[in-house]
Amino acid sequence: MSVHGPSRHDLLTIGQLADRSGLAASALRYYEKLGLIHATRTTGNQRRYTRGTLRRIAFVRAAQRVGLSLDEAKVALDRLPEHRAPSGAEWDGVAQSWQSRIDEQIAELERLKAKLTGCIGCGCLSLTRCSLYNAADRAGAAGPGARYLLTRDPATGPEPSGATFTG
Amino acid sequence: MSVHGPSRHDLLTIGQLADRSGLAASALRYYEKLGLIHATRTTGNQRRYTRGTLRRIAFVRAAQRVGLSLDEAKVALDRLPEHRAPSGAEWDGVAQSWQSRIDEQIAELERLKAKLTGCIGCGCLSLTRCSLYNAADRAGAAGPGARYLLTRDPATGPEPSGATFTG
DNA sequence: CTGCTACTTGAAGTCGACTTCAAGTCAAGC
DNA sequence: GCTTGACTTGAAGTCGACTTCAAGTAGCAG
Repeated sequence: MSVHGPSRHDLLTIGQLADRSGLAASALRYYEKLGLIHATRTTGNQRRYTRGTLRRIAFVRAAQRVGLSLDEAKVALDRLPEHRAPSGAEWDGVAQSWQSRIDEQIAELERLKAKLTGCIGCGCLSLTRCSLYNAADRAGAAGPGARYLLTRDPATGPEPSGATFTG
Repeated sequence: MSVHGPSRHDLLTIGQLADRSGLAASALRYYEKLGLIHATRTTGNQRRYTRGTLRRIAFVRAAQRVGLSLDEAKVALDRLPEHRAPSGAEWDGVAQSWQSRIDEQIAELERLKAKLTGCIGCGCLSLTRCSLYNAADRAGAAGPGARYLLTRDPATGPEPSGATFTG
């Protein structure tokens, strides 16, 4: 693997891996069941992990951060080489797709934030103008009022008469 | 509630509320069981909702967006007045705390993004420098190498000998 | 009144990501 | 060689947020 391959002292027990990864041992067994990580066994059937496993785990945790399920993480992980470092191009593809996921998530949060700011200003007193209200009334909010939808789905329909924000 | 109070035509059936809120009727019943929304009943025991319910739902969905559970959303919702519009100050408190939650979430995504960018550059070839690796090795990454942790938890411990990113 | 769809209920099921449990085995220090 | 703590297994449990189901009732058009 590296200069002289993994010696016996490069192998981690599940407890050590749990400590270093911050995951519970039970979670590591679960990851193994899903095929996200692999272990060799001692003669007594106990798991031993190489250090590379830490990087696989890091990859999986980062994947979760960008909104992937463990199954999706496995797909991405399976496309990277198992026993050597990924090439720049290999890594690039993964990283790029994650970047855009992250950007989307940030953009969505920014939109929500803008809506919230608007609501502070309006005090949610106006039914036709409150963006939080309009966000919920997917089918209802149309007509002349402003429509700032929280969701991506477009909406059409009749606009009801005014009311106040009743908690 | 507004000019002449809610007339019979201001009352929505659960199906209408489902259509307009984008939630399934089953979800609305679930929300009611949790005390997030309330309904009056017809003589035949069917639910009827006022328009204000749409705003309560909007509030809940927005709360979910900023990472609150439904129970937490209920707490926030219960602090807003039930039958009148919230004052600027009342709304302000809620909105402000959500703003900071959103800002935190954005900041965290930005950090992850920066890490990913760094990894594209390094190709994950260096164990001591790869931030994704160090992110997982919470207890292990110390010594002279750079440590960019993905998580908030600080970490200390010995730094092992080099290796490459084995998928 | 008929027929139809929308509605009612409580209980049970689902999904993802794990955790907990029970009963037994391994590894290592003294 | 004994003790202690870390490890093994499969099965079942948990949690949040709902959905699905079955069997029955309401509301309304014609």
